[in-house]
Amino acid sequence: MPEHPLRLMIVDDHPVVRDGLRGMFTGLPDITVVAEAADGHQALALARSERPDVVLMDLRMPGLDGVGAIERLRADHPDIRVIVLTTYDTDADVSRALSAGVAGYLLKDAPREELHQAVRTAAAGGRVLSSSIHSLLVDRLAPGPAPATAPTPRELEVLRLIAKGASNKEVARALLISETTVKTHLKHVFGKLGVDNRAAAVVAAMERRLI
Amino acid sequence: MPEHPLRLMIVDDHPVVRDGLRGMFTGLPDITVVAEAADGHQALALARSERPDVVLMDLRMPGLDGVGAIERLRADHPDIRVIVLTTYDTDADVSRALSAGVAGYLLKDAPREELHQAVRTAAAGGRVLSSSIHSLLVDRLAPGPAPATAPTPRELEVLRLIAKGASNKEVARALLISETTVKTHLKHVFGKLGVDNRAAAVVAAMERRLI
DNA sequence: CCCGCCATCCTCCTTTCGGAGGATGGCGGC
DNA sequence: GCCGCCATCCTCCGAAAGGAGGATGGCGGG
Repeated sequence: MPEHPLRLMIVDDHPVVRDGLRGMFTGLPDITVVAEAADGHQALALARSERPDVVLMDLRMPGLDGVGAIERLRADHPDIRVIVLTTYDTDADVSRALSAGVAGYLLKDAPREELHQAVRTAAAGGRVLSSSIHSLLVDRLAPGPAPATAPTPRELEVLRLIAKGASNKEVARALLISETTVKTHLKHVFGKLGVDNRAAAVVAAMERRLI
Repeated sequence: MPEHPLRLMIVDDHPVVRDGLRGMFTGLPDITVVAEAADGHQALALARSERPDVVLMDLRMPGLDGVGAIERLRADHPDIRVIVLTTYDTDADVSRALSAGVAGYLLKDAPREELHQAVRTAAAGGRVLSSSIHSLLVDRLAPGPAPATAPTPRELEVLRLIAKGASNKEVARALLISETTVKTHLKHVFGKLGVDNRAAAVVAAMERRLI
């Protein structure tokens, strides 16, 4: 047991969840909750004043969301370890978080002990992943020989309009480009998302939270 | 203050949330948390043995989900008041819950005091809605002169295949019906969802959590 | 017992999609 | 200074999608 307990910050927009997390960490001799933030901006401010060792953060928040907050947090304080604690285990969320340099990615259905251990592991420089996340990553490596390039901003713009029900012609008018250009963008999107029609494309994009 | 405090049951699949909720209600003289369940089945069993006055329940749970649990709960114990406490305020969730006869619908970002008051109001026979839910209902009544009939099971079956990228012909083969029948189902779906093509239809259906 | 809803099928016709293939100019990184 | 990515445009063409309109049988509730 170190003489100075781990300083933990909790970031979640739900008071219920913040309460629950704080409760799970009270009474532990080696971990102290030193701050709670309801969004990314608060988290950044509190990180400066409270100097936590580890941050438990939800990804989905109003205002500055999880990934943005993580990036800025790590830019300001490279020594702070961030554990993402979220309800979702979608593809896009996980990879966004991992590429933002988190020390862990846990689901909110994790039991108390797993959370404690994750915080200790993160503080010690280790990494923690929920088992479901782990299998998701394995799945990604195995059947995914295609690098699956991300659609360009312009392509996403087209896709968003398609999702709203626009025809190619309407997209063309809205974006001030020709209909054939719209088709070209869409064709590229199909390739990148591994689908072959617009309906499947919008579904794939929504599942990956691209639109 | 009544001589017997309100008996409250908490139903949520996330330990963190259960802890948080329990913490929010401990120390109150007029409300006691008598049971916690992690899914609908547990909730039904505990309702029988613990006889709560009010149940706080998440809608999204593994196994028997919120709406199913509410319906069976109210069938077994018509006197129990159910408050839905969820992260989402989507159209379909709200209306499913309301038609299941809940006493309240709150979002998890509700502050502590609002939860307390909601439980008291529900126990007293009242109804409570988050303000965001309220405005959602108002929106529904105002610009929605169309009753917006729900798609039939068969129509949803078609729509799910469409969302996976199937063409009408493929849907026809998969469901052992003719392509024209697929088109007819789709046409009806378009009308019901207020869209005019399949891409928009799958988006609308996903947003309303129909597929 | 009928009426309405559902699922199923049909034809005819127009519009749209999506594929194949190729071309151009701009811009940024190495 | 070149290469790659992006956005833009083009033609040709077949395959779908979608609209209009009508028809049938089954099944359940009032």
